[in-house]
Amino acid sequence: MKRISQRDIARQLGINVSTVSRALRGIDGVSPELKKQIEKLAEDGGYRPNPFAVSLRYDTTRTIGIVVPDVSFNHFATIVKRIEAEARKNGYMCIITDSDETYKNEVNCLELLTNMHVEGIIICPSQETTDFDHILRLKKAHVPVVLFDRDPNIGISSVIINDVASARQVTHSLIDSGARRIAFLGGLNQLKQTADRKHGYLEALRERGVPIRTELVKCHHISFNSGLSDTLDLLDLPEPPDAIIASHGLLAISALQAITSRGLRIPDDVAIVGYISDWVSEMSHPRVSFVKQNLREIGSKAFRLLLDQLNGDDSVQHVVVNARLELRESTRKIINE
Amino acid sequence: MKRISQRDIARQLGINVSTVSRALRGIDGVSPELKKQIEKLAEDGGYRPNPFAVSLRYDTTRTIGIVVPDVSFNHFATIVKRIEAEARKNGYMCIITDSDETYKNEVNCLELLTNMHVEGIIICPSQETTDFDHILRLKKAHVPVVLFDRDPNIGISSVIINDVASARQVTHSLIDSGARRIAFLGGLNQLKQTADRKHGYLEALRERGVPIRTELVKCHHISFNSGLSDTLDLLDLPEPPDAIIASHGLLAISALQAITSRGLRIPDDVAIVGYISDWVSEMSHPRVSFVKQNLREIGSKAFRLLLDQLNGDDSVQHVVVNARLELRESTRKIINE
DNA sequence: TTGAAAGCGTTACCAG
DNA sequence: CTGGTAACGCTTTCAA
Repeated sequence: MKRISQRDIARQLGINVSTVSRALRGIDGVSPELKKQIEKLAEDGGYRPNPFAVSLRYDTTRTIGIVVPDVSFNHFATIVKRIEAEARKNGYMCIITDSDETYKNEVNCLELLTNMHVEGIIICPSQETTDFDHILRLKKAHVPVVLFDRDPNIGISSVIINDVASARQVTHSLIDSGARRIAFLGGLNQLKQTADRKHGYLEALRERGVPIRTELVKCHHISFNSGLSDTLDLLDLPEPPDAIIASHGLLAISALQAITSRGLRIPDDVAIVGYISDWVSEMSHPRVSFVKQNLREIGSKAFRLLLDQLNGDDSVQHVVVNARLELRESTRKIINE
Repeated sequence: MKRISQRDIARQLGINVSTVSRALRGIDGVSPELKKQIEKLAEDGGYRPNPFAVSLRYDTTRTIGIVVPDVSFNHFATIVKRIEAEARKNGYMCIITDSDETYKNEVNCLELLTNMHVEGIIICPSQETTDFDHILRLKKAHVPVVLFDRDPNIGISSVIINDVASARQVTHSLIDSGARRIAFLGGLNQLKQTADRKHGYLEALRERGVPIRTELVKCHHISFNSGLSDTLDLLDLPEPPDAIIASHGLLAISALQAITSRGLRIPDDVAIVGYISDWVSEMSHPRVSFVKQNLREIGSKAFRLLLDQLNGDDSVQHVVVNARLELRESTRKIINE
């Protein structure tokens, strides 16, 4: 792809590049006739400014980096798509990287992004990550950073949903519909997102005076298989749960599978609520009641926070996007006594 | 993010940049001691070559562009993820763009990518696209291009699945399991992918001597709503179908919804087979029999074809990734007479 | 073994 | 209104 340059145009017209540069950017000081000629040649030659030369000149890349645990997961893909759209609207390109939920890859992603001289980074840490030095290092190097979806509380701006409150609402709703043995399926405890949701769950139990059963709380690695075996274990208990809260999409899906594989009826034998996307809920059967998250808002807010930092605002902001329970067929109607 | 440059290192050591450049790239002609010093300073200063300067110098960007109709759709996200991984392995960066299934955005995406001086482009055309000039223009400008998933047959290398044969296999299977009124849900007829799958479907009907009913063929815009209303129309026929083939993921999901919303049993009242991903099938209930596509193979083959072109091979190649029917609970067992 | 200088495409500054 | 030139960071060629 051989592109025409300003120099080429200048040569053809026997003039200087600087004049071409001015004309092409509509800066005063070029005679209208000459400007016309230059524009015509540029048009005909399909002139496009070389973004690398411009970057070099201005020492600014107009590029931001994104790190997600898994783009092929609808949840993240939707958020990324929105960040991308907002970034483009503001003249930024995105480099999207995928940590595959591992710490090692996450470090590599950041390495790649800093090598590319991105001006800022929006990241959702992997579930494995417990050491956040690699992220804090960016901050120290004055690279704008925004966390989303998972916020380990390390003094960096973030956008998350109301984890505690939403879990509390879910638990209340289940209790009010008659459930008494409510199980909680989470990620590893190190994940603050899991900790918070579990906190909301426990709080709600206490508030309603429902006894807390530790055997009903399963917090392991987030994966289909671990969700499956955890749920089967729950169902095999002498006193199995009458409701399950799945704090992650994968866990919800695997729980659903486990329940139907045991031939149990939803919600009659076991109710289920998950942190899943509208789309996944629509597809499930019976449709799973879910915590509705405004993913696009998370995306645009995250970019907005980054933009603030790019524009020199170095305050640490925490945005909480409100998520609330949407009832579908996987939970019983609330019982009025 | 102020990065240290070769010049900075040179200045600190009172030497010339060219020496630094050679040392850092391990080119002979630098004394071991000096090299050590340079490497130490580079290490300490966190030196990273400025990719923009390198690109400018070499007139090569090591960047490719990807255009998909919708990244938030699992199918595309999975393919893109693989392309990205393969590209990185080969030293290329990816710029991912999203046409949102519209022609207008698709043109914008290509514009953006050419502005970025990408060295090649991997694209799945939007379902709206009927005029392929914008893609052919790339080809004429000698930009390597590879199509995937949808191939309008315009003389450009591509990776697709065996559309005709897979649809034929699906139809045969349904007929053999007792279905006689098999409906076909497709995208617009202009989409060759739809045309091919429909072709396989009709061929199979003819081969088995099952009469073709035009009222059972619904080919419209691919969207949840259109799939929903088409399926409802089918179910409202005086003689409704006893099986439905959904040639796209969205159509399969909407058909599933429509069927259950009518309280019909799957597969007893209506069987269903869809072109959906393993993941979506796992999640559906009853699990939908599907045409299993090796998405990661599509991704890596697509990149491979692009790489061939990047390396100067200008032959047009068409790769067909074999997809085959996977039976689940949404179709009846085959009847042995 | 090292240095000096040119050049990639662009913009900014100063002269004319 | 236009031209010349330096500069961004890096590599390459030629000279010392």
